[in-house]
Amino acid sequence: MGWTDERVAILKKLWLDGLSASQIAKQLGGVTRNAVIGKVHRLGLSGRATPSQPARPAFKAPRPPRPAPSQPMIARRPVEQPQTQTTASHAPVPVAPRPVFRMEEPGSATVLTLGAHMCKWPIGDPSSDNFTFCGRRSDEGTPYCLEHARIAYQPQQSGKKKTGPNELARSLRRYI
DNA sequence: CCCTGATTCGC
DNA sequence: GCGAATCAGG
Repeated sequence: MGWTDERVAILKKLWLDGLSASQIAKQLGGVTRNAVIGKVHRLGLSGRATPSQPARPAFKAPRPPRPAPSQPMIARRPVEQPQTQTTASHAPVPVAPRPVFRMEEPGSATVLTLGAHMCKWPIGDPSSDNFTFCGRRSDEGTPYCLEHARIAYQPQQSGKKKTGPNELARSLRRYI
């Protein structure tokens, strides 16, 4: 099963909603959690409000030695130092709050009843049983209805359409 | 042992 | 680009 626009869109949404990779993989079906993680990284979205894992431990084990069963991996690139923030300025780093869902939406379509032209915007807690999709009519190209498509398709396109982060934040704000 | 994401690399 | 294997952890 490949990564269609719809599946990628769902992946993005669920990932940003804080679902684990394995949960997303189970939701999508036909993929493993490794595939989900790999896709997430490829899409460029990796850092989110992780429930577990205290973000960056700053230093990790260099992990040089490996017994090598038959084909030892070679040429491992040396560790890099991120180091973005220079010193402690006055403003603390704002952590974007990403609470749970809270919206009243049509949301009648389930993962089973979801049709080809139905909006695939997730409604409710995706890890619970009452999870549904928006289900309203979606256009031919997009997996979302008009309203949700605006929210879904803001991030980096193929280089041209540069949408300011403010615009994204504004549209997202209506849902938080 | 269950789980989490991160990374590498052959395909 | 994709994802299994493997890693470091909670």
